[in-house]
This record gives sequence, structure tokens and C-alpha cells, in this order.
Amino acid sequence: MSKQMSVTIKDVSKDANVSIKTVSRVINNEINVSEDTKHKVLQSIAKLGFKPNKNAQSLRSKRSYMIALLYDNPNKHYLADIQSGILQVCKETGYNLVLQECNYQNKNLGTEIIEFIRDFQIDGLIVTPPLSDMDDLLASLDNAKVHYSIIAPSDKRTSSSYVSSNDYDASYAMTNEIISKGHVNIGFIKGHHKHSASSLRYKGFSDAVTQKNIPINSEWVKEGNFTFDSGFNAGLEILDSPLCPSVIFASNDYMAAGVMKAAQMKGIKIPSELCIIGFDDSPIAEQLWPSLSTIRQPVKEMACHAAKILLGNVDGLSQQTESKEFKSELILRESLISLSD
Amino acid sequence: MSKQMSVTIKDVSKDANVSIKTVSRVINNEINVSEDTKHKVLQSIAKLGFKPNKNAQSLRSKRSYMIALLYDNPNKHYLADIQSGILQVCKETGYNLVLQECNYQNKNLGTEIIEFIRDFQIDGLIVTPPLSDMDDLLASLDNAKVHYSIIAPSDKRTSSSYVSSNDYDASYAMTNEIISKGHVNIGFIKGHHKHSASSLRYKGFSDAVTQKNIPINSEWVKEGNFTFDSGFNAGLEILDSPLCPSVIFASNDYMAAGVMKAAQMKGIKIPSELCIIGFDDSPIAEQLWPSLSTIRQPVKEMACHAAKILLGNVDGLSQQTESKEFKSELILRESLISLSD
DNA sequence: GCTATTGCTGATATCGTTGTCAAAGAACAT
DNA sequence: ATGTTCTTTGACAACGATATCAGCAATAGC
Repeated sequence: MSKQMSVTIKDVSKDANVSIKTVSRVINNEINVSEDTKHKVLQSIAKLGFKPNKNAQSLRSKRSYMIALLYDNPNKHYLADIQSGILQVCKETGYNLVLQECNYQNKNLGTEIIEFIRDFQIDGLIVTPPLSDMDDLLASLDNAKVHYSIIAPSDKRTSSSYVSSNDYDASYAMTNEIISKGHVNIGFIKGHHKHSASSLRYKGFSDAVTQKNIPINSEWVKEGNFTFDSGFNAGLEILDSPLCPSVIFASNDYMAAGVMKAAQMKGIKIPSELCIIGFDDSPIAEQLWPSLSTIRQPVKEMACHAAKILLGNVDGLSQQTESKEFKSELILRESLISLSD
Repeated sequence: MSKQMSVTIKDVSKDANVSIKTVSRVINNEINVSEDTKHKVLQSIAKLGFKPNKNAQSLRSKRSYMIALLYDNPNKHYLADIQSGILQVCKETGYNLVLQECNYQNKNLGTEIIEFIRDFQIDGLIVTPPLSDMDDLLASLDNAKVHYSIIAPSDKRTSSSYVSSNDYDASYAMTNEIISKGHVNIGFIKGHHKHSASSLRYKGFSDAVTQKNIPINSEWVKEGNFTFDSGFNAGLEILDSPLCPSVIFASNDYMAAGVMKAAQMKGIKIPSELCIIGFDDSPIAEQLWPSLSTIRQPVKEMACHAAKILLGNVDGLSQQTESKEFKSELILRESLISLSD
């Protein structure tokens, strides 16, 4: 017990009376090791408490057992759910997660990321919105043959591994729900136009109203950037117009919360005078009063799945996990009621 | 350009016509290299685009250039700020951050963490509340001689490197602010009793009222666990008591938001009939209506500082950064008004 | 003038794994 | 009996850096 030396593959090989290569074979589950020797080696490993040195493994095999999360997202709950999902898979598989906060605007992002991957021998990436919308970034990654899986609202991309949500369908369904409650004067707050989620969510809305022959009043359609403040400002603008809608559908919950605050400050009663709808089912949706009707996406599960896809690719042969589109769920709460009420 | 081989220290040594050891000296800024050779080597490095292989460095020098963040915190905004602060320092210093989500209850936490550190040769840890309250964990870390720095509400711990906030003072000051507005019937919602922040925040409150000879009504003091729901329930209980306080001071903003919702559901007007105070200045504080008076801690800066302390220790000699207590700031918003109003 | 110290440099061992390749023995076909 | 293949194993090189230690000038000290 005097020396704090860690036990190496060499110690195991001596103890089990085999070559180090054989121990390596056992560690890596290679074929062509007899059951006898395998058993012997495993016993020695357990007895000595051997754990392979990751740096040595990485150096030789050029794998780091690390994956990175690329993000540039103002929504911290979303990010936390993503992280949590990935970490769960990492824990199961012995990988580790390193964070890489990116700047959407950065022109060199592609090369910087690739440099980062080379530096740390990162085995793969998980790319989240809005970075998943940057085609040039993805092209750089393809070009450098990095493994990655992307999380994105579905615009049915053909390439590579991705996990997606059906933003269009969800928005379409929620709009129909609104219409079914008798509303025809509906405002909408879009997200940042560079995010594909923004256009999909808006398209779901506009297709639904158009199909019911409900006109869109352009005074009631504003663009925000997914932040509370932008929703607040858009809300003020809409509520200042001579005619007010009876519903405002915002492209996420933070903007919806902004609208709610704007309405409350103006003394407009919710939901009796104005209904508000959000998107994402962030915690705040339930914490407001009245609570927000919104759309829940299984973000954590999506992240889990994205991690599984990635690690399936990284490991090469092991069972490939398929790309998948996740379904969203309408969450109806106090902020939406029938017009007749 | 045909081969995608990365350039190694050997290539540089050949190009600069020196030994690999000399190149290594230049990379590591060691002394006893003449200006001439240093220049020569740096030129070759630039010319060839050499970047040292981190895994090889780690293997040999037993340093990974990675630090880990230990956390088990339900507050995602807090966590995001912490991460962001650490990442900023990491980016400057070339380190990377890996996440380690822990379970507060886990009895083996200490040994698991130490194993994790050994596995990945993690250079140091940043420990956040509530893990920073776990003396046995910290003892394990000390014992294993791991570098770490902790972020914690100040109970003036003597040992090691830490960054703290003055929760007691802030709570004391806010309570005096409340009293100065004429309130004497004050409720308080404590946090989870295992968190040191909880007792400090409560003590600041109780010392302040006691000094002004204001009695504490035990019906108006409840314990929550820092979640919205626990605040909501505590709020309901307090507001169900025969006599209601004119202020409820909650130990964080989420619980305060819970109280606000409970009050609004009961038709109690805020702030005219009930004032509500939070703690932390989470985004929700500003997003509620009326907006919450609360206490802001410079979380991101604290995290930055913790990272600097840690890396100072890890690097050994380089300029040591000192432990530091950060000051909190009272944020007065709509949810607190004078009693006479 | 001779030794001691200091500054600079390089040859080579080393970290703890995996990869290459050859060899030994068993199994099988001819 | 002989050649061929397949399974199982090990010796040793290699990954790309840092660590050790020795050597050689140049300077300092007496």
C-alpha cells in the first residue's frame, strides 16, 4: 500500500501469466481468445482492480472516448435537458461529454471545431439548433469525416444521422385546436428567421388557418428571437393595434411569457380577453398564472437518441441506431379557452 | 497534401534542425533555450502548423488539460451560468470542461469521483452547491490530493480554495429593506435543510427581524426544497392560515414564483395585498408580473473566479488566484411595496 | 592555469496502451 | 503421412509527447 502506483496491463499480464497483448484482447473483447484464458485474465483484472489508462488507449488507438456537444442556444432549460440526455447515454457507455459553446456568427466555426476535434481526438459531435441549421458547418464536418449526429426540427434532411421533431405538425395541430375553440383572430410571434424551427412553426400555423379560410392579419404577426424580451415587445406592439386578436400563438414559451406580461401590464385579462399559446413546454409554462398551453417535445429522449446514434457510428460495427423523428404533444392548460366562455 | 498525417514534434525537430527535446522545451516555455533556437523552432512550428498531441502529453506528463464540473443542482439557470463562466476561462487557457452530474444521495460519490479522475486524468474539479456542503466528499478529495475549488455560500470554511457569496448578509439586508417599508407580518420559506444556503438565508432573516423586536410567527415559516412546487405548496399553506402575512420572503425565486401563483389562484392581489421576495435573480424574477424583488449574485463571475483559482493551483507555480467572497446585490422590483400604499 | 559553475543541447528511456506479424498447435482435407 | 487452414498466443514495435541524464562550451572563481 505504500506506493500509489496505478496498476497497468503489464501487471495483469504477469498475474494472469499471459502476454500483455492477450490482456489487451480481453479488454477490447476481441475474438480468438479461449474461454479459459479470458476467464483467467478477467479474474486478474478484478483482483488487481485494473482500469485501462484512457490516455494511452487514446494515443495508440486514436480514440478519446469523448464526445462533444456543440451549442449556441439561449434556452437554458433546453440545453440542460439535452445535456442530461446525452450524459445518461455517456454514463452507460463509458464515454465523457465535453462542452463546446459556439458562436453562431463565427465565420471560422467549421475550421475551429475541426481543430478542436483534432487537438483532443474527440470521437464525435452532437450538434444542436441553431447550429444544426448551418449547412456550411455540416459540410465542413462531412468533409473532415468527423462523426456527428444532429438534433434539429425536421426539414427532412437526407444526409447523415439526425434526430428531429415534427415542429410543423405540432404547430399545425395546435392551430387547429385554437380554431376549434372558436377563435378566428389569431396573432403569431415568429422566432428568429435564421432558425429552421421558426419557419416550420410558422408554416404549420399559416397552413392550418389558410385551410380553414381564416385570413392572416399581418399586423398580428411579428418576429421575435425566442427571448422573453422580444416576446414582450412583440406583444406590446400587437396589443397596441386598433383591433386585438383573441389569441396570440408564440413560437416558444419565453416569448409567450413576454406576451403575457405585456398583456397583464395593460390590464388585459388572460384568458378571458386574450388567450396565449407557447411552444416547448419549458418549466415557466406551468409556473405562470394562468399556466400556458404549449407543445412538449421529448427533448431529453431526443438527446439520448442522438447520443446513441453517434456512439453507434463511432463504434463502427456495433448495432446502428437509426435516425428518428419524435412526436410532440399538445399540452392544454389555463391560457387557452373557448371563445364563447 | 496526399497524406492526412498530423505533424509531430519529430517533424518540427527535423525542420528546425534541433532535437525533439529542444522543441519540447520551446512548447513548454522551459528556461535555458537560447533566443536563436527558440525563434527557429517557433518558426518551424508555425510553418508546419504543429499542434502537440494532447493524449501523448497527457500520457507522459499525467495531465489532461481537462477539468470537470461536479453538480447536482435542480436550478438550470444557475448551472448554465456556472458552466458559462468556467468555459470562458477554459477557452482562454486551453483547458476543456467535462461534465459530471452527481447524485447528492450517492454514498459512494467520493470513491466514484476519484475513480473518474484517475480514469481520465482529470486535472481538477469545480464543486458546486449542494455538493460543496458534503464534508465527506471534500475529505475524500483532500485525501486523494485532487485539486479542486468550490463554489459555496459562505460559512467561512478555512480549508482550500473556494469562492463564496454572502448569503447571510444579503438576506439580512433584504429583511431590513422589508421592515423599512413598514412590514411586520413576514413569512419565510426556507430551502432544503441540508443546503448550507438554506440556513444562512434563514439566519439572515431571523437575525434581522429579531433585532427589530419583530416576532416570528412559526405558522408563516415553512421549509421547501428550492423547487417551484415546494414554494407553491408552502405558499398555499401560509395563505390558508387564519392570519396572513403581508410579505413572504422565499429562499429562491422559483419558490417565490410558486408563492405568487398560489396567491394569484386565491385571488390575492400582488403586491397590494401580499408582497413577495425571492433570491437569486433568476430570469423568471423579471418575467413574472408583477416582477420579483430579489437578490442577485454574480454567479458567472464566481464561476470564472473558481476556474481561475483551480487552474492556478493545477499549474502549480503560475500566479495564484485567491479565494474570494462575492457581494450580492438587492434588486427591488414591483413585488415589494410599502405597507402604507 | 586549473577547477567549478552555468547555459544550452541532444540521445535515449519512458508513459501504458494497441497494432503487426510470426509462430505453435489443433483440426481438417487430401 | 503431408499439406492446408484456422485458432490461439506472444514478442516487439509504435503512438507522440516528456523526463533523465550526460556532454560540451562558455564563463567565473581561486
